[in-house]
Amino acid sequence: MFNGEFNNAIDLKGRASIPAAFREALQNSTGDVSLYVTKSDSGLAAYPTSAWQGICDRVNALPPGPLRTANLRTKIAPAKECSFDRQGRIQLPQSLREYAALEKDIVVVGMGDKLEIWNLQRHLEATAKSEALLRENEQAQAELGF
Amino acid sequence: MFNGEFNNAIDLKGRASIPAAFREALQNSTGDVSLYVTKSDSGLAAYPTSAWQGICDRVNALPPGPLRTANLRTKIAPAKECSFDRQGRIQLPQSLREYAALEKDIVVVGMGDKLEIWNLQRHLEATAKSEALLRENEQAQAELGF
DNA sequence: CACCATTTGACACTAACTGGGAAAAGATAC
DNA sequence: GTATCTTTTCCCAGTTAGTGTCAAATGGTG
Repeated sequence: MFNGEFNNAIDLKGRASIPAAFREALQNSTGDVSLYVTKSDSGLAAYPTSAWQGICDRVNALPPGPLRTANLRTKIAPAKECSFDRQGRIQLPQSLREYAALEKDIVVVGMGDKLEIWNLQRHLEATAKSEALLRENEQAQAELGF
Repeated sequence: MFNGEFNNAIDLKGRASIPAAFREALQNSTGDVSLYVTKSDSGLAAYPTSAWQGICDRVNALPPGPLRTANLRTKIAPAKECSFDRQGRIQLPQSLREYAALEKDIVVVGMGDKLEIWNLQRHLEATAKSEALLRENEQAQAELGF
C-alpha cells in the first residue's frame, strides 16, 4: 500500500507535510482522511484507521500484566488521530514531535501498511545500522535475491 | 474516551492544567465538571464520577480483610474530588502533589476510562522502562501489528 | 521553456495555557 | 471566640500554541 521515501518538512507550528502519493494511496484503499500517529522506535508511525483499530483490539485483548501496560503506556496512550489540512499536512502534537525530535527536515517512509516519520538525522543513523546488519548476513541477502 | 499525552504545567498554588481535549471528552460523555483524583503507581489517576463510583462499590463489596483495608487506605481514603476552574485547571491538595512529586512540568495522559497525571521526569522513566520491556519482546510486538 | 502539481513559508485569527492579585474559606494559636 | 496565617477559589490579563488560508517556491513533465 505505502512505499517510497520522501524528504519533507515540518513547520514551526508542528505541521508535517505528508507526500501526495501516500494521501492518494489512503484515499484509494480506505478512503481515510486521517492517520493515527504514535511513537515507534526513535520516530513516529502512522496507521490508517482500520489498521489502528486492529492494533488497539489486540492490545486490549492481552492479559493484564506488564506487557499490556507497557503497550498501553508507550503506544496506545500517546497516539493521536491527525487529519489532513487543505495542503496535505497533519498537525502533530508537541509530545510526539519531541519524542521523535522533529524540527525541520523530516523523512516520511512508506512501510506497506503504515508510514514512518523520522527526524532526517535519526533516519540516516537507523538506515546505517540496518545496512551494517545486512552486511553481516551476506548469505541470507543473496538467498533473498539481492 | 481519553487518549493522547500532553505536557502541561502545575503552578505554585497547585493548580494543574487539564488539556481541553479531555475536558471536552468528559463533557460529551458524562457531563461531569469534576474528577476524582487519587494515588496510583508513582503518579496520580483521575476518574470521572461514574467510574469512581464503580470502583468504590467494588472495593466496599470486598470481604473484610487486609486487601479491602489496603485498598481503602491507599486508594479510596486519599482521593479528592477536584472541580475545574474557569481556565480548565484542577486544584490538587498538597498531599497528592507531594505523593506524585508534582512541581512544575507535568504530563497528563489519557488512558481510556481514566487520566494519569505524572511528574515529567517520572513519566520519562516509566515510559523508558516500558520501552525496554517491549524491545525484549519484539516478536510479540510484531504480532500485535506494530 | 512553460505548465502543472506539490510543497513550503507567511500571515492573521482563534483557542488554550499560564501566572498573578484579591477575596473567601479553613486551620491554628492564643 | 477571635486574630492570624495558610490554603483555596475566583477573576483578569499576558503569552503561547494551534488552525485556516493564501501565495511564493520547488520540482517534475510535456
